[in-house]
Amino acid sequence: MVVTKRSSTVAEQILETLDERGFRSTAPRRALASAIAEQEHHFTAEGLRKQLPPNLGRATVYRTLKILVDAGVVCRVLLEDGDLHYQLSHQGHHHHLLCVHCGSSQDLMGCDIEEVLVSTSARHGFELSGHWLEVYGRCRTCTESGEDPG
Amino acid sequence: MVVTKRSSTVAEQILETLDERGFRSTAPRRALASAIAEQEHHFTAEGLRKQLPPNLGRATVYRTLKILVDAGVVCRVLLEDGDLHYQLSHQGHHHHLLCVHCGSSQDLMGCDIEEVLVSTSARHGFELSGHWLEVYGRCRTCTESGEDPG
DNA sequence: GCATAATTGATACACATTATCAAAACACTG
DNA sequence: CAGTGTTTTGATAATGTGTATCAATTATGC
Repeated sequence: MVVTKRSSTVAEQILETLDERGFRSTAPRRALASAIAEQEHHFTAEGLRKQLPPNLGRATVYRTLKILVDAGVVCRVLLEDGDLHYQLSHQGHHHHLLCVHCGSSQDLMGCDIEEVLVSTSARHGFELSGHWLEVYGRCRTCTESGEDPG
Repeated sequence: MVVTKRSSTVAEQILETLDERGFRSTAPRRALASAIAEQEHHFTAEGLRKQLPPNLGRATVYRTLKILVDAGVVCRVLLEDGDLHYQLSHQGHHHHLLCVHCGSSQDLMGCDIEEVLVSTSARHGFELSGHWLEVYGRCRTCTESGEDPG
């Protein structure tokens, strides 16, 4: 995410965003913020839950994730098979380059497709208001390691 | 879907595709083919089921939909809120223009974004293998009717 | 018609997510 | 720091979407 906050760690930034939106700082939310900050790749709500103390309720995980998605701190990524996962997000509109080999994800800011979409849509009489794009492939590391695809 | 079959109706084309793939023509599948052919917009498996005789089992609906998705007759569309629906599909790679007002969907063949994506991805050291794009907005009809958005 | 293999539907299961609601935690006040 | 009102929580139940199982049924080729 964009570092525009005074605090240093990602977890602290998440909590600050919650605070700015009028949500209280609670022990479960602090635990969640830390766990989310530690995720290397995209994750599921249940996967996250398994990394948290078992007394932290399922509903709390889902509720907090929803708040964070609304706040733009976390975004959803669509995997190639249709599964929806979560991941830490840059603020604002962006897309993901998802490595189908190692599962890593790069954010793609300032992409050029918007203008192409606007004109293409206009040709169909379509007034564009938004889009969802996910790009799948192999990241540099996986390409260079030369391992077999899949 | 692409009309390359001898038969005239969409339902018949669906059944022919099944036949070509070695699947038998059965009463449940004929009912499903008709129902799918009649869908105006994208639909869910459960929504489809509600339009079918109640003795047609749930599993059959899901099984048949899966076969049809694999066959390319039906494709999945991602709604803006992350819901996955189904709809009749053109064969091959294409994208959808989804009207957020009336729920209609236009297929977008031969879009120009592929080359943009390839070069953009390459700049990130990314070897592109696929992408998923959904475009949201208002269709011509809804734009011209001038109704309030939403 | 008969044999064989595919298909079906009932049921149970699985998984992700939301709704409910009483109890607990928080933040503010005096 | 006790009192109070609001938020938040976690247990539980419910929902939605889809898959696995499997005996009974149905197509299809002979």
